[in-house]
Amino acid sequence: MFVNGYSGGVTDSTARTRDTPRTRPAKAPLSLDAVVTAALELVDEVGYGAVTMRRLAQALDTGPASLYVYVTDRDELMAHVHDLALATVETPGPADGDWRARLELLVNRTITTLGSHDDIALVAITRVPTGPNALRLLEATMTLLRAGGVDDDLCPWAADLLDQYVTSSALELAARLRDQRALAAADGPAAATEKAMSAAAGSDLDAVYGSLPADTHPTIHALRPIMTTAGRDSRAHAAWRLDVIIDGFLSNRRSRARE
Amino acid sequence: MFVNGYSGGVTDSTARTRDTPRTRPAKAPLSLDAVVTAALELVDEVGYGAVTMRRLAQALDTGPASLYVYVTDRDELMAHVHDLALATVETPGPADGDWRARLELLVNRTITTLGSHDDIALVAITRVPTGPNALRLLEATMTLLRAGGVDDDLCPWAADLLDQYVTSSALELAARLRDQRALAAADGPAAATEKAMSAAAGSDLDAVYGSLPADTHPTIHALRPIMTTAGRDSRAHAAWRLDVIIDGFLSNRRSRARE
DNA sequence: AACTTCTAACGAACACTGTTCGCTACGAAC
DNA sequence: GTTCGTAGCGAACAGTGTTCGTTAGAAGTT
Repeated sequence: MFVNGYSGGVTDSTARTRDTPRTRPAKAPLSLDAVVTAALELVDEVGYGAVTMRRLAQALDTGPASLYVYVTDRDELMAHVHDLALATVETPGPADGDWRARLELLVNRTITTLGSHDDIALVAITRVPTGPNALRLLEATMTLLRAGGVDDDLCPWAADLLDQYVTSSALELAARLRDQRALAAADGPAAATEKAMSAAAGSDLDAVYGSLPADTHPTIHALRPIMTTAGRDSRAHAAWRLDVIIDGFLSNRRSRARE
Repeated sequence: MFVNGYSGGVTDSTARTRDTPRTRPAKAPLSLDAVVTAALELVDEVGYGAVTMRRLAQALDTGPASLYVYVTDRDELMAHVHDLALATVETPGPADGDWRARLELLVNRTITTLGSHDDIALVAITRVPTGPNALRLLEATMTLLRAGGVDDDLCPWAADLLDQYVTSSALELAARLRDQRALAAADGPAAATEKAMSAAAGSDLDAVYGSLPADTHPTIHALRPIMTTAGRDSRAHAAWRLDVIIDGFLSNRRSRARE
């Protein structure tokens, strides 16, 4: 077995090491961190849905079975990736304004971060995130809510509603970024301006709304120009939604829920 | 071709018709409606994720390839199923109270209906539903919002936010019903009371929250009894969330969105 | 230094998945 | 009576997540 002529440090994965196993030049050992970090990078490269156990294993220069030493499931893996993505979200401090400004900053930062990692936010739909970073942000959120005068017994519900909003918005943002990349790759970078984007994105929806007869769908018909021109995903839309939710908190504080 | 000896109506699929193709006893012809209806039934039987093209084809006594005559995608199929599920949601009339009562009724009916068909609401996360029933409900929603005095230019955004809420809540309801069925099947029907359910569902989450040190997560620590006892998914929680959103609409009406 | 034990790593395989290709045979048209 | 378009579908493709049983190298023990 002297076939191993590559001992001089072969980092090139194209070298066909078809020798017996274990003749590789001592690659970095696997670990949960390494697996999860590589998975997050892969999410950014190929997209959430395209991260398969095989592809991830290949990126780590190993076989798919090896991943199951550190992770029981694809779901569990993605839960870890989700939490890792949240790690870069910094909680606002006193310099960032009053409780409401800080809460809005925290929420928007989370949306931006999650949305930049494709559909990783999908993880939060199926299971309640319980990773260290998710808990850190939950702590920060509820602390700010209390500072805003939201009743103690409503804080968990309020945090839950905010979380729902964050997840949905992150998915929306991810979809927009994906469309943007696709459009830029196809029609050249010039076509991917914000305005052209929202126009292209809304065009097929507008066609649907436009095809509705005015007698059966009068309200949609009347509001169609608004539904189109405003654009589904403008910045104002996002800010308004968050305002609505927080205003709703405020008008419900110091009072119990109905019933 | 006299092999067709089954003309007497063989509905039993266990009969091994290993004869040449086309000797079957003239089963009901396929159609988009038949495919989508069968798919919805299958969702109720085996769950959203377990509805595969093969299983659906088998339920229709055909091969998977035949489905692609009526549907281009699994996604498109599920979009149709989603809209079919919405078909049973009746829009409230004048007898149901003022605009707010009607809106709440509409929203809650939609959540109940969607939630009773496992995770079919997942469809609405990836794509904006544009089926006839989704449009019917959108029309009803926006009409009620306008009746409530929500500005025209905010109506689409408000409807969007409500839709987000409906989808999330339907998924939550579906998850609860699934857990309930699983628990009833395992520990006997007696164990599946509402109270025991929420206790079991919250127990693992409570363990997570309980394990957090009070110095790093003071707010979670302080609010833990509330987070547990209130239960993540009580009826009051759902009503409160909807109240928050609608109150938010009201405090933002007759005013433009910020900026 | 030699031997045993333990376990991370992994090659290969299993039971699936969505989807496509190209043939078949029926119903309708000519 | 023959042709022909097309719905239907068997078989296969290229993947998927996951598991099993073996193996190689490190750690522990004589």
